[in-house]
Amino acid sequence: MKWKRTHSCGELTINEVTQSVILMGWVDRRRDHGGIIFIDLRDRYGITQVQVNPNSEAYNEAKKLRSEYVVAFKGVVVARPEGMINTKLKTGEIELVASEIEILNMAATPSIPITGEINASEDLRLKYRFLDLRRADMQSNMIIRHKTAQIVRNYFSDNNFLEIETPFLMKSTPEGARDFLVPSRVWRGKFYALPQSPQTYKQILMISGFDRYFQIVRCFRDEDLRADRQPEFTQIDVEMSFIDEEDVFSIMEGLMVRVMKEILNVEIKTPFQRIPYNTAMEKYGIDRPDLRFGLEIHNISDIVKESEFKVFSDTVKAGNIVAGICAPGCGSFSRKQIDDLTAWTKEAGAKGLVAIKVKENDWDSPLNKFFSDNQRKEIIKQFNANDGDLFLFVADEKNNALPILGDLRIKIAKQQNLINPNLYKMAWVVDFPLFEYSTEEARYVACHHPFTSPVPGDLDKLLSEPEKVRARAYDLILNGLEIAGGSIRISDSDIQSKMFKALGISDKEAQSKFGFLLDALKYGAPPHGGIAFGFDRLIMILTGCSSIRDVIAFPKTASAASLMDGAPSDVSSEQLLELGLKIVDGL
RNA sequence: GGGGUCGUGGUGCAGAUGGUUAGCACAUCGGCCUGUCAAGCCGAAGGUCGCGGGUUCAAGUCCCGUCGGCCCCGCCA
Repeated sequence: MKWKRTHSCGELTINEVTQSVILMGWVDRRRDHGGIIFIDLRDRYGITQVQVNPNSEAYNEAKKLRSEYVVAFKGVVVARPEGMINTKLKTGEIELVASEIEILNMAATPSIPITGEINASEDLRLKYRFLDLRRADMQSNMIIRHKTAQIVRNYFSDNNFLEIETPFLMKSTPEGARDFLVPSRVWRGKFYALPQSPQTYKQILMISGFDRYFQIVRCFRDEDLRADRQPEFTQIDVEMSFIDEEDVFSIMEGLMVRVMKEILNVEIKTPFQRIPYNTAMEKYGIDRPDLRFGLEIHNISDIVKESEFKVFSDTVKAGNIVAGICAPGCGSFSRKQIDDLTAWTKEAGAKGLVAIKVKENDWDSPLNKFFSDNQRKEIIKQFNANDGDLFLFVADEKNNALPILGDLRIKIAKQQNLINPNLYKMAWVVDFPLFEYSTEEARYVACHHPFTSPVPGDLDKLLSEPEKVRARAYDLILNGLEIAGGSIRISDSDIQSKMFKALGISDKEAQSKFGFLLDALKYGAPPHGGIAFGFDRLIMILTGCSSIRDVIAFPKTASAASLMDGAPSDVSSEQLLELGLKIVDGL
């Protein structure tokens, strides 16, 4: 490399005209006119057009340039002639007239296009990630990710939080997701686990008096992947002492306001809406409702209980529910459209779907005769339905009907374009149940995690009626995605022991798995609680991506493989031997 | 573990009902060309149709299996 770079490819403007500069970058495009050659030189800051004239010393070398060659140009910045300004480029008012050139490296023809829109298939993008990451939109995603991380760090630091690192090699925990295990060479036959989250460590830090902690930290869960789930992902992990829910909410709301303002220039109002878990389920059929549109679910069980329509009345009398949504303007749906919706609903597990059109402030349906005038009017009133709307009712067990209606609500909203993509609707979902029953494990499991504090008033039901115990847990939701979740923790070792008991974890097991935490809780644990943000999901929303793979530099495929480097891979028998491991086939 | 979908020159795609030289665009290479910015014009090269098996006189096309990408269910405290 003969020279020192003086400017990036994104910064030269009309102000630098007549200056002699040196640019370095990649050949984005070349346009060889036989005489004059134009090179679009690219780096992460932008693109600058370089002009090489036949009388230039650089000309013969410039002839050899191809896509993605790495090259340095020395030259003079000139204003582009009248009518030649490229408004699409930041640097479009000027160009560099090259006097000298140094080809820093040649490049094989790229296997995926780097310029223009993405049209390469994702497996190729992942295999050639080094090329994919050169593309402008991926560079932009990484920049937004970086900026957000900086905002987070500054925000927490400004608010007296300390970033403290916690181990990646930790003890395997019995609760929650499947652990990634790491065999120990020193302790042959024993294993570390990669953290599913730094949960226990951050609680220990509170007990140690660190008061306010945060960390932007990698977490690992060995579960199957999704568009928004990777086996390793990043959390903004937060924990605070001497606080209650409201303190966590206001700190986090402050962070979200700052991130949304600085990254998207969107003003977010605080405090965020609070939605009890039960309300969310009843109105939206899901614990992370998309609040950008209405279409709420209404329970009409009480109204239809005494109707002549057996499907509804019998359902209610059997202790189940009839509920539905009112799809605005969908009264014009054809028979086929309604049949398709019905088929979809059955596919989702419902017994059926009852569709009723609204016309002239009454129902327009063969089912009219089964309902009294009052019942029909009452339902129209409850939904505030208008002419041309379409009721969609499901009669089923509550736990079945509501989620299906929740899915239907989203489906209709998408189909009818009811979702404003420029809206950012955040809310706290609160009052989660502490437990849910796992039929698979035949025991109660923690909805959040086993360190979540029960609501004090429900403590007496912990062992007698666990399903009725509420948790001091909360989720932050944004546009139908859960972006953060947390709780006030148990800071009393007796309650923590009871919690393990309720979860069917024996004293012995609790002691062996979490003894250190139970122990620590006895040595003066402050009241504490916290939250963890899904950092990747947050970046996904901020960048408008539909997969977290696009906001992670080196992600895994749906089958948890890295196509670029070929992980996971076989290891040598020596490596296995050293760890005391043996691969058993056919299990 | 289950379901859906895709796999055709380097890349993105087209190839009804099986039928003989597998087509298009972009990229690549060569030629022409001094103001383009998705440069243009002319020409060339480039394909075991993911892999394996089967049906058939004949398979990119039909069947079975398998591998891989993506989406979803289960799973993800």
